[in-house]
Amino acid sequence: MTRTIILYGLALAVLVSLMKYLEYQFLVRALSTEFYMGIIALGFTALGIWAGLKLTTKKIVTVQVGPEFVLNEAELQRLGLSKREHEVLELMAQGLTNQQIADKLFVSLNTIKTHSSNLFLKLEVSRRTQAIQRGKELRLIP
Amino acid sequence: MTRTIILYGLALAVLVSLMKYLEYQFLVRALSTEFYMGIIALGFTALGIWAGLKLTTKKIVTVQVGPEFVLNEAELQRLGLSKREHEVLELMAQGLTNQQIADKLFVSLNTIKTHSSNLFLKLEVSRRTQAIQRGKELRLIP
DNA sequence: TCTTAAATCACCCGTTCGGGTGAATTAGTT
DNA sequence: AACTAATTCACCCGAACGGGTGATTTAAGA
Repeated sequence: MTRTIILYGLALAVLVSLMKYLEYQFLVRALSTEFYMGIIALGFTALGIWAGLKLTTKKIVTVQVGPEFVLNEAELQRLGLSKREHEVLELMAQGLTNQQIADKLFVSLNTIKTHSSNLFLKLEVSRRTQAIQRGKELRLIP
Repeated sequence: MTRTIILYGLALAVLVSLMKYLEYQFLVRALSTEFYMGIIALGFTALGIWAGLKLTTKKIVTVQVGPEFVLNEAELQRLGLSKREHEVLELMAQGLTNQQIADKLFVSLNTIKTHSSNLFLKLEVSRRTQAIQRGKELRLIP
């Protein structure tokens, strides 16, 4: 990293010198302004690209190991799980009781019971612990 | 990628316009040449860095490591979980009822209830779903 | 417009669960 | 031999859960 910065500084110095030289040419020989600007723009763009690459190349080596959860939407649809049912499943897996889920979703306990019943039917299970297991293996929940 | 190129083009257009504007100012009001050059150099360096970053194809090597379960024996001991309690936790996580666990371990339902009660105390939870969650996060069960 | 799926809520009933208490047996340690 | 931890079992009670049925409202689609 330090070396990169030093190199960048050197390159900058070279470019600035070139700029000064061109500036001199500009004053003495009356070079085309557009040409002059073009050179400078090109030079610094190139320098920028190069610096940008150098300064980040090492960051790109970031290796992902974590099991990064991706929802299995195909399975969600196949089973026909509704949004609410999916939410309830998720909260169940967090160890909440039906009453706590009801409070969290601002609905009544009976509503949650209905959702969970339908959920169990669709997942073909009969207990919440099984639903959680199933939900995890089907990647419906993290 | 295509969008990046388009964006780059737009940015370039903006910068060129700015350059032209400055050029005009330069001719009319005789701005400091160094100042003018500095602005252009800065602008294009920044543009170059940005373009360099955007255009670089990020080769993120995603290495998927199998979940390979390793029991956390240190935690097992720290919590003082007995063999039976551990077994019960495992079967709970498989979605079995206390009665089913009792049958599988050839003991009475009451015994399993005792084990699960102690288990909950040690895991500091109050429901089996929470116990499962805790057991998984502490790597006591797969 | 008619139909359908989703979401909401209610009541009943039986099962399962969790907490509390108490107790007997066994195996290992001191 | 005394002590301890682990395992086993029992009973009680209230809370939580699951299953079944029925009903209303609302949003979306045919």
